[in-house]
Amino acid sequence: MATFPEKIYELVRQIPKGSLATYGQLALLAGSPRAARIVGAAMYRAPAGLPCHRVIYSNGSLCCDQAFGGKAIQRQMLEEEGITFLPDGRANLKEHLWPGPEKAENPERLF
DNA sequence: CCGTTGACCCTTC
DNA sequence: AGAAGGGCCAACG
Repeated sequence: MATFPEKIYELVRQIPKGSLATYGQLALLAGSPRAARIVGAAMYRAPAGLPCHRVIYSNGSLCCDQAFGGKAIQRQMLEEEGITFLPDGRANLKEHLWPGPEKAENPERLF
């Protein structure tokens, strides 16, 4: 059983270029819908080579300033990936959200 | 083993 | 509509 961060790394690594994922989504896919914080903590300890810049808030806003050295930096990187941004300054989650708007593949879910 | 912390998210004022 | 607070779960010391 891989640790939670391990799953998070795998999920983030599977995010295709030009797609965005939220901490809540990763936590949900990891198996803990409420463990969004752990995802963030894992990202903090995430090794290089991980496209953690594709992981943003559920709100569509980017993470704190300390990440990537500034929101502007992350925004720049996302734009390079082909991600579009809204006039509000938020990422266009409705256009690039991953894994998908209704893919919601549930392996077994609870119950 | 128990306590603290954390790149979050959601509800309420 | 904007701001504040609490809750949640897991890793780390």
